[in-house]
Amino acid sequence: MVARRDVFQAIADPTRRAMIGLLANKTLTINEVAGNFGMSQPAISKHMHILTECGLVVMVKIGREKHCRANLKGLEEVTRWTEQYRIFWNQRLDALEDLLNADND
Amino acid sequence: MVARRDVFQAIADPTRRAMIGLLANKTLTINEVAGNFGMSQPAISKHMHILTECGLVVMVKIGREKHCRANLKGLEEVTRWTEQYRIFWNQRLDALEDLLNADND
DNA sequence: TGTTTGTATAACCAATCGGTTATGCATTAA
DNA sequence: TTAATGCATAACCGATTGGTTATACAAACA
Repeated sequence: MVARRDVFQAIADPTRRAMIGLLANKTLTINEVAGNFGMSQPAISKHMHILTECGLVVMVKIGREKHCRANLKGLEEVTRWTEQYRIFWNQRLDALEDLLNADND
Repeated sequence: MVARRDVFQAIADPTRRAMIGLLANKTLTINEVAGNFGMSQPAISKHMHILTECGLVVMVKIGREKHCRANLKGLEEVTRWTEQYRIFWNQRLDALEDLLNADND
């Protein structure tokens, strides 16, 4: 009953992708993260919550501060999904071209 | 003013990811695609519209049929984004562990 | 011709999203 | 002890999402 949020959905938002970029090799507090975006602290907190729900960010509370760091193992799932289609990337879509030709006769 | 839909958002939906899987190496009509999912034809059409908007699916109209095929070059953008973080995947998050230890003293 | 088929579109719906402001609460500083 | 700080939560908001049913329309079939 974990109901963990989906990684694909988590990275669908550009703000959250930017947060991942920020925290990939730096540990920042919530406020320090917020300093990089032009939105309110609660908005930042919500994005960070989504990122922690799917494990892409880990937070450690120290006193009143929360120190955040990306934990990008979860991106492996995305890469695995996209990589299975790499063999199709440069495909010429001949079947579709045949259909186009069939359309012209 | 293209307002092309974002690939990250397009693949955020599991139904659309399944459609990509279906059409990666097969050309199917809209109705044939619909046959693989337990939802109405308009719902399928809308998903397919989103996939074509961002170029992940190409459609050729032949008579009253629309033949669809995945065009997965667009997934390269996703792989490029995830791959830049591969070096962090097996990182031990030492900085965070240090913080944890600092918390315990 | 009239009917069926393949698909799109409109109108609608509840749920979710991404933001806001206001407020509460625990921790630190004065 | 009191004030300030770091963050979360609640309540709200408009826009978007993902689905529905009803309908329209062009193409194919009878």
